[in-house]
Amino acid sequence: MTADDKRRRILEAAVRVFAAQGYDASRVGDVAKEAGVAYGLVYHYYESKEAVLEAVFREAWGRLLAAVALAEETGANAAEQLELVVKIVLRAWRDDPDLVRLLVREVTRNPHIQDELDEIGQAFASLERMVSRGQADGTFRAELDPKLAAWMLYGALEEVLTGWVLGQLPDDASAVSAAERELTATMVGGMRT
Amino acid sequence: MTADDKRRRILEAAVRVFAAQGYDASRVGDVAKEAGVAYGLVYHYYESKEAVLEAVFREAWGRLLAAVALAEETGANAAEQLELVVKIVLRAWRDDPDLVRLLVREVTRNPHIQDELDEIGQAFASLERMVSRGQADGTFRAELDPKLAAWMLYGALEEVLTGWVLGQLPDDASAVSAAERELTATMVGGMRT
Amino acid sequence: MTADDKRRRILEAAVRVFAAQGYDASRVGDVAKEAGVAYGLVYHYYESKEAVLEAVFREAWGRLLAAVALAEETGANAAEQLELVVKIVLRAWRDDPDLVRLLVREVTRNPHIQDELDEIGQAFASLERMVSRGQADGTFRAELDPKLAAWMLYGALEEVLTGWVLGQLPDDASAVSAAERELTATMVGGMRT
Amino acid sequence: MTADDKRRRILEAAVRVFAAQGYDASRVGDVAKEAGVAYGLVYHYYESKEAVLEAVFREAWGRLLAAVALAEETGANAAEQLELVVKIVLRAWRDDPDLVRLLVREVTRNPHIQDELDEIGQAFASLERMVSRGQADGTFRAELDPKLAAWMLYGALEEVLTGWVLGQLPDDASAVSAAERELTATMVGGMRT
DNA sequence: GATGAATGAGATTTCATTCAT
DNA sequence: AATGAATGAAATCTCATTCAT
Repeated sequence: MTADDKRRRILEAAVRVFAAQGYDASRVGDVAKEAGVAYGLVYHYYESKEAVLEAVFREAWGRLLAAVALAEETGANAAEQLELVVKIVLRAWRDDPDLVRLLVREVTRNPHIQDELDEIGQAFASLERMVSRGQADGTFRAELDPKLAAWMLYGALEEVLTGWVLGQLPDDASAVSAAERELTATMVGGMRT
Repeated sequence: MTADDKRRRILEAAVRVFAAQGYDASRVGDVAKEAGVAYGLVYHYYESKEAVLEAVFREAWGRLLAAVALAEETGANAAEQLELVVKIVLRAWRDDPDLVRLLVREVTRNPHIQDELDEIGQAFASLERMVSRGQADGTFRAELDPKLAAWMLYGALEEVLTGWVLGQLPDDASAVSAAERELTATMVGGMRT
Repeated sequence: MTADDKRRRILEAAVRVFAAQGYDASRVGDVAKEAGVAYGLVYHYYESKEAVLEAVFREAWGRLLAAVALAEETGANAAEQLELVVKIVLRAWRDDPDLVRLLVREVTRNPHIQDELDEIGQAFASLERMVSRGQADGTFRAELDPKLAAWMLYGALEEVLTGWVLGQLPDDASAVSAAERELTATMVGGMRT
Repeated sequence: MTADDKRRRILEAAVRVFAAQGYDASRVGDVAKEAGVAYGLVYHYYESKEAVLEAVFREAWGRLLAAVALAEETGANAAEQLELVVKIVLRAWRDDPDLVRLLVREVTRNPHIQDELDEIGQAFASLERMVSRGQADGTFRAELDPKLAAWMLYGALEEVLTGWVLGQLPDDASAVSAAERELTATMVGGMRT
């Protein structure tokens, strides 16, 4: 096994452990045990417990950002682009629920994480651009503030994920595709002229 | 100063401290110092640090719930009721931003809290009833799941508050009223047939 | 027992433990156990392990400084003043060998301790003044640099203490008074014209 | 580069690192990095971190001891021999201040080291013999204990070095030769009848 | 010989909670 | 009711040493 494999194993173990117990309640030793490595190795690869969390965030948001950027390139028009974003985000839950659970739980709680991650800002900027484009071509209401719209959309998305995370909303396959449809219909529909 | 005054001062200090530093990072001593009382007095009035958080939640949600219930009684129809809820929640920010900051950061994230507070569930149930009523009278789309709609609405609201909390969205008086209008237009509008 | 008693007991325990094992090899728990208090109480009174060492130094040097200042006032002439200093320092060994052992072992090793303790500088300045005075009245050689002389005297004193600390020099009562005589005869004698 | 070169580079790096940070605060990795070799290589050549310190001492004292032995052979009489020793020790500072800094800081303080290094004892024995010889030929006071005299001399010397190490005493060329003269005048002069 | 990843015991420090006054 | 000293379990982090390659 290469050294980078170990680094990756630690990161993936951290996602599982932090997701299951929350960041604060997780001990570094839990992460090491879950990764199947010695305690000290976590500190060989990462400066501190918080640096592990940051690395998780950085990568997760990196992936999400790539997906959103793809949506921005691929989508024919603003509405379709936003629809793609909704799909991408909601399907992330299906693909890696632990990671989503972690992001949902901790991002809001660690304010200084946010300062360091401009990937978050870039994702929001991308959403804003989509809304603006929709206003330019007359699809969306002109008086809507694109920044506010981006935050509302993100909030609705995140809360549906939270509902799934907390087991308060059904998250079987059909519920997930229904949520996709209804989120698009409501949020994108609500922006239309 | 009466005993109840001290109890209240501790509670209000806790709101400020938890809001500023987050619950986990706050020490009991910080709360005591902020309240201007002796360390041990916090334990005289509350069982534990977590009991303080719980008391804060209970009271805050109580107030919010009362407001939502009032909206349900007062509003002429579903759309108007939801509009009132949006107003109430967003204005809570203006009235007590620290409390809102605390709720936003901790409520959906602290699993322990949720078990004990079915008030949260009641607020969501109230929102659900409003959506259902709107579907019954043909205002809202029939295929919309009321529960999902309630979560989306709450998420959009919460995220706008978060934007204000983090200083990422403008929160002057005119921005707040614009947000009120646009949130209603988008979310309630998006639910319409 | 008053709170300050406990603080003092911790300080005195620290002197014994640091003297016996050396600062680096001593654990905070050893100090607590020696003082007969709980682990955390050390941190109730002192910021850190190093702060304890600093407090010991500050007090010990304070006492020494006071003694040297007294010698400066009391002594009839420069030679007599220096003789008094030799006596004071060597007798500190008899009175509190652990404290002397600690000072001898650690002062040179913790360079940044020295920055914080200008008491050390004051003691040296006092010695310098004595030498200068002796030069002024023709007792000591004029070409001797008073600062250098102060350092030489201190070094010879400290080394005799070290010999005692390490058990390499005899330290029974008669050896101690012989050392007093010979140190004075050699060092003060060596400065004379 | 030969294997012995590497061994030597590690030793010289250790002198610099231990001198700069102190032995306890120095990490094995610091020494390896300073030497420009791999972490593990330090352990290839030396049993442990302490073995490195020991090797440094052994060599340094070996050199010093040789110099003192030379002084004992070369010097015409006791006073001249001691004068030579003073010169040798003080000039070691000019030649390798890091090494001197390290010896000054650690040698008399690390109890473990002393047991293993009887070279230290030999150097002191050599000084004692010189003093005794001086007493035998009537140069030095008969009542002076040769062992105590050796320790005093060493202490005065060491302290002047310490003053230079700490930057508290001037150590330019003229100050160094003045110190040589004055140390001899005071210490050796003080022993005379 | 040379490398640096891997190990884990052990240290400091934190802080919720208890308790004597 | 009110105080704040006292407790000690539990966490993070360090780093000398080992070992596979």
